[in-house]
Amino acid sequence: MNFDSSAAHNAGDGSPLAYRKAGVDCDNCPVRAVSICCALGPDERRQLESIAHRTVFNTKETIFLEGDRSGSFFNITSGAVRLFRLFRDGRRQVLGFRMAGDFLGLDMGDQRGFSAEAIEPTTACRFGRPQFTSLVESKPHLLRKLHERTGQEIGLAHDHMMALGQRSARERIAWFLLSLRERQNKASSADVIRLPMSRQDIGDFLGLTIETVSRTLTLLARENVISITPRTVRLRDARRLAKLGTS
Amino acid sequence: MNFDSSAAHNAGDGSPLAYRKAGVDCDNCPVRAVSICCALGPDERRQLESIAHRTVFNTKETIFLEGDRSGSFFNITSGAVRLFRLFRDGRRQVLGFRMAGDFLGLDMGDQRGFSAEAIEPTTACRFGRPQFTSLVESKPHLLRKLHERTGQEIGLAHDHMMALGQRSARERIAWFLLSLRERQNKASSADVIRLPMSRQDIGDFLGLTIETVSRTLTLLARENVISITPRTVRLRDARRLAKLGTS
DNA sequence: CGGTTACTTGAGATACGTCAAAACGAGTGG
DNA sequence: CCACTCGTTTTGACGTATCTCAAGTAACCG
Repeated sequence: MNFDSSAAHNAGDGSPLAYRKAGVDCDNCPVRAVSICCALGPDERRQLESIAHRTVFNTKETIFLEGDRSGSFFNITSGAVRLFRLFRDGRRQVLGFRMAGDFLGLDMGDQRGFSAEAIEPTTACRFGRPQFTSLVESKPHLLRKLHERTGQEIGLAHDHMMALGQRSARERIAWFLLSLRERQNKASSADVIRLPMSRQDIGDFLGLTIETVSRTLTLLARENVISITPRTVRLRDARRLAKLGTS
Repeated sequence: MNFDSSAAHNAGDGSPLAYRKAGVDCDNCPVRAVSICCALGPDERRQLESIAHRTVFNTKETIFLEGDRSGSFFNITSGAVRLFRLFRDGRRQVLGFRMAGDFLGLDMGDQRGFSAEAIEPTTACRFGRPQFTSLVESKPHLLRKLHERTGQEIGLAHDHMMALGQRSARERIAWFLLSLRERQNKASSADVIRLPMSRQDIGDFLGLTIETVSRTLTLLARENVISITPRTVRLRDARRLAKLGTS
């Protein structure tokens, strides 16, 4: 939540290059400009960097498991991560995908509410809980920024619920592709969408089977709405997709 | 999020009766003990009460609409509320139900991300945004409590997504009934569950049609798992229901 | 190049949706 | 107290989107 009306805290940053010189682990993160760090001034940022550990995860490597004690927080700097929960019988719901610039650990308490795995080689800045906690407690800016992020996360969850509860398979796929595109090309609207996740991941995210995902994609391709290449999709008729995928 | 390990802030409250004497609008709220207010000491609480306006909503009355400017926050003191979003074509997803003790307005920014309507006569404490904001900014306890609540809300959303994405109609209904029971009888496990919402609301919450909801309920009744009376359900075989509704 | 995993495609089954009508409950007026 | 109406809930018959099972093809990697 963002308790004052000025949501645009992001302004007032100096050039991103200005922070390159700090001699810490988490240096040269290319995404710092879009991360939580942008809530901070230069010296505060240096403080944050001083407690950051650069971490690397391989494909399929577990970042944390549901039920684990939440001992650290992560700011993803490259790659992609899937968040999920399992039923006892093996069914899996993918709760979301997180990429460069996203923060892991916003969600409350002492225990992780879900598991996280890298779906491709991923780098992140890790913050130990005690250090991060005490930093946050002393920096209202940062707390507010995190709170704002948490609010955005609820918004994402709501979008997801709309898709799962009300949309057809076609519509879900369209929505999924469009929201991926939006995240990947923040500014431009380039028409090539990278799909770092498998069909199974997409299915478990959208509440569909892998077969339905595949079928729906090839159908859209037959209709010249998209074209499919391994691990990417190219948008051919964005308007038509939007007609399906927008509320 | 709860940045320190001591989640149990709720302790250390004096007797709930101690706060009855303050001569303000939002007096004698029976649920104050479970509300955000319990993050505060007596004097802080009095401060909070001094900016609260007791508000009443009739059945079907709109509390706020998606897209509205978020001009206030609510702490529900009795009754029940549905939160929902609409598609352009009229489809509706109910995002959740909120009852006594729940807080409305946790979700971020300047604009409401969804609509809220009373589903039965409802009372709430309303807080104007400016007053509430400035109070929160000066009370780290309160901010932390709100943050914690927001985290819980994400947890609820995840449970909901599990249900929508992975469960059958039967399982969704079972989960729904069980989670309602849990909320209503925090302590005891009385077996009578009140359903203030209509079948349509339940359907739109669970991503099912009204007919499927009805059929599934009557089926469970035929199997002596529950028995149905207007606006209530009685649990006859909680164990069997739990087998369906638990992850 | 062979083995493995991911993806696609097909045919058939089913859970749930749709459409339509009947039963029920609550409120109103005679 | 009964009859009437209106909205909600239940029930039925039928259609279909999606799932399941199974096989085939393509991509990846040593």
